[in-house]
Amino acid sequence: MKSQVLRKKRKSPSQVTDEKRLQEGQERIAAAALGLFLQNGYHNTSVREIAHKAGLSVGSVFNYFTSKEEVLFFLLSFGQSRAETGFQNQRAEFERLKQDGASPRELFLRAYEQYAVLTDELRRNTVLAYQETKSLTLAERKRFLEGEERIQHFFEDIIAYGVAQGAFPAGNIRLKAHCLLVLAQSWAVRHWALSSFAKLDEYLEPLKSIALGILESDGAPLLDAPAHASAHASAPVASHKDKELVLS
Amino acid sequence: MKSQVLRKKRKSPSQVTDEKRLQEGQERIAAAALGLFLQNGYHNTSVREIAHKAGLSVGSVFNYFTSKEEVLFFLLSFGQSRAETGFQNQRAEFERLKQDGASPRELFLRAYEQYAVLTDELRRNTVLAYQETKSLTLAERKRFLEGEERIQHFFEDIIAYGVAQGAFPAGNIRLKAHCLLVLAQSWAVRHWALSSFAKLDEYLEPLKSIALGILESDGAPLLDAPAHASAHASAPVASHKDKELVLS
DNA sequence: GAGTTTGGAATGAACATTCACTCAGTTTAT
DNA sequence: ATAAACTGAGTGAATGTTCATTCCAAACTC
Repeated sequence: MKSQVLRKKRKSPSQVTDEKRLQEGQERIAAAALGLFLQNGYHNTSVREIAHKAGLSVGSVFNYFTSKEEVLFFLLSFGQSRAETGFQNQRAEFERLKQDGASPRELFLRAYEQYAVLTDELRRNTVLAYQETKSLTLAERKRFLEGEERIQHFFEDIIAYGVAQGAFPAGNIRLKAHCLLVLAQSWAVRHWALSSFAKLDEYLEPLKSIALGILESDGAPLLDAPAHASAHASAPVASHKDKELVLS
Repeated sequence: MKSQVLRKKRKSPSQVTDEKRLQEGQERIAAAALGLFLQNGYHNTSVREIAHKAGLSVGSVFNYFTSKEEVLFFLLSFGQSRAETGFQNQRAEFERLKQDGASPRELFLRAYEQYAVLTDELRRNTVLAYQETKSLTLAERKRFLEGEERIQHFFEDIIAYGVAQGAFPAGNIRLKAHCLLVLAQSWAVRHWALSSFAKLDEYLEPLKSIALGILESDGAPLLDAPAHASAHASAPVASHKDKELVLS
């Protein structure tokens, strides 16, 4: 399959006209698909299976979606827009807290907790996003990544506010926001490695503590190491550059 | 390479017998496959394409691998074993540094930098691991995740050493190691979000600074918030529990 | 050293299967 | 009665894998 970009042809938008019915049907199908996608992967899940699990016929699925891939995109952007609207709804609340003189630290913790909770609720969508973004068409992938960037931007704003208030040290804000997002998402993506935490509740507090550690790290803590060992430290780190070319 | 005893039974008698030739061929094919897998995904890459890019015929590919999936496993475990042997090689070096009185902080920074460099070199393998681990058979996936755990354990040891020396505050060591790994891997996995860093060199210093921030975070920085705002803060974080059931 | 044999490696057409998607006809709701 | 929604066998394209055949370099014969 050389040209997956040109594949899409979108003949008719959708066969179901009733708006409400359309949306409900899409959600029902997508919900069925999400479970199957996560269990067997997108490509190992057939439309037949989706249809069966959703209690429909194959043909009906294509009354609600124009392609199997559209189901995937629906799922990915669903999780994303949930997160975005969640933030949007809190914007007013944040402004009020600011006026009330809430510390940037509080503001941040609140936002971060909200994001963590959202990521937990949408855990399966997040995992799917990591695994199957590749399966989207170029245009859709681009759209999806733009959404991710918007979310990251939200955190950048909060951090920048804290820096401006003198609550956090200056530093690479973009990078910090990136790290915070990644750590929250890792609760979903590398869940197998976090089995010691039964529920999000247990994970949340330590995560917030670590998040603050990130926020409060400045850019220059590396220099105050004892000088006597830096001779050793200047030795180059082991590298496999020669072999790297073969497979990487 | 003793562990290859359990390798899948080879059906066809017409195999490549020469050990050296076999290995070279496997690497050539795998190198071609890696590029295609990353560009189009594992399932959207046909064996024909792999063969073509490797300069071979379709049939020849199956003289070197018994299945397409074996190519994937080869790629994933290749990256992993590189990282593991890299650490193994440094073990002696670390012992020496300890005897020399190097601080835990130095020790950690050195190990972390090495891991970051490795992840950078094997960036494409790392991305592939995130995306396609689920395409492995259960047994192979298990084997792969065990390898990941071993690597995480390596960092846990280093952190524990620092805690024992009183250099880092106590805290959830397992969680911290997890976070450190995830952040290093995010350089590969969410590379699109880090485009402001041209090369690893630029990313490395800020990353190390953040890593130290994580290491030095204790478990109790959340309590010293001003009390007056906690009335607001006690309001529940927005949640979509109702809707969540539909799609998650 | 010219001809012959040999066997591992390469080949790619053929095969069997799977799958996304279509559409002509049927059911359902109003 | 009419339109909207549903159905599922059918279609064609694509895929992983196989295997009968070809290739070729080195070993062997005379």
